[in-house]
Amino acid sequence: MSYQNEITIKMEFKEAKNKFVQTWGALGSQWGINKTMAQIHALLMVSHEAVSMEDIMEELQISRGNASMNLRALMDWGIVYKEYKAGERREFFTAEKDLDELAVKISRERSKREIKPALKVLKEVSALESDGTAAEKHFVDQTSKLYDFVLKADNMLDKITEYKDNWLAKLVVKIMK
Amino acid sequence: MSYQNEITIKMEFKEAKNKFVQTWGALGSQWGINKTMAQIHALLMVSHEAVSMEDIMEELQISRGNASMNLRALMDWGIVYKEYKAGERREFFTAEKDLDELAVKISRERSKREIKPALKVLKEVSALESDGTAAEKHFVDQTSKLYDFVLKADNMLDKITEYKDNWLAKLVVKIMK
DNA sequence: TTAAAGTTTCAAAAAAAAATGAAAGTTTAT
DNA sequence: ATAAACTTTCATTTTTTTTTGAAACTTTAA
Repeated sequence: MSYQNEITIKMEFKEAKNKFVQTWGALGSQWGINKTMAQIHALLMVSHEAVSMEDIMEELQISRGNASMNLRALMDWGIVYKEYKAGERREFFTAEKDLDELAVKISRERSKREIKPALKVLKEVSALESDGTAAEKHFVDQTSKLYDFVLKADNMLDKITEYKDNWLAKLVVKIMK
Repeated sequence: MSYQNEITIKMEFKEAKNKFVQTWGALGSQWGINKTMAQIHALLMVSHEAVSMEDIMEELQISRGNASMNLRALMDWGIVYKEYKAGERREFFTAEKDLDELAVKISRERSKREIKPALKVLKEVSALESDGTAAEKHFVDQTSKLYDFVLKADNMLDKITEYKDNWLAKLVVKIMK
């Protein structure tokens, strides 16, 4: 294989990797996860080896502070880990690569941060003592239904957590029949 | 019941309603749906009767342009409807209040707008002809797995769409056993 | 213990997203 | 056909979110 071909193939790989990282970043922001956080995660997901902060900064063209804060956030979510290499002072990072595990951790985190607090408020407002007007009756009725619905959805996420292995495949089978 | 009490009760209702609208708005933005869009939706969800644009602007303290654009977006999502009242020139708006139907429409829309395009890219990048290095093998492997996973999740959303009635309750039952 | 190597923090800047509002565009009753 | 009543659009402004980068902090090898 010629040197020229080598170069070409490497560039294709880099392009594919970059396309994936960009896409994952865009998808993340549409779902309320910041772009850089999603991009770092994407990068680590497809990296064979643990990556240093320096390399993350270089590949994504971001500042040290940005890299540091988003790595911290990803570690808080439990989907990125620090790794230490013998004889290396620097820290390296790896992503949780098991997709079932990833889904479990993401649902756990979103439930804790967003759904649980919303449920709390729903419970509060649906407890309004209606004065019997149609408007108030409707309000209490709607928010109660919403509370039940969101609670059920949240419980579903909890259950997913318990399954662990391949819950999605099992679920698809169940849902189809 | 005294006038004072009347006032008090009305204020509690207003407060509860406002709290709900604010919370729904905040939850929306955390999930990548703009605050006003989520707030308008929340307002219509708990409103007994169809609401005019004027009233929406008034209640949420937003401009006409903002109200108009977000109502349009909600109608594009298929979760808010226009209503015409006899002898009224103005247009009124109502939300889809059936929560199963609401979930169906939201999943349909997000799948179409966000997941389907991401799947396309995942398919493309996972089709990379690996040159056999560990790095490239890992890349192809990871992105292929991700493609399968996201596809399965997306199919699940499709299936939910077909169920229509009370899919969530049924699903929770299934998942628990 | 120290200084080199690295990481984190956070105030300020930049970028991105959302909201405004006035002008343009529609619709409808007469 | 017209004008009143209402809605939409979009360039500009505002707000919110994200990013930067330099200073402070931490760790570790010698």
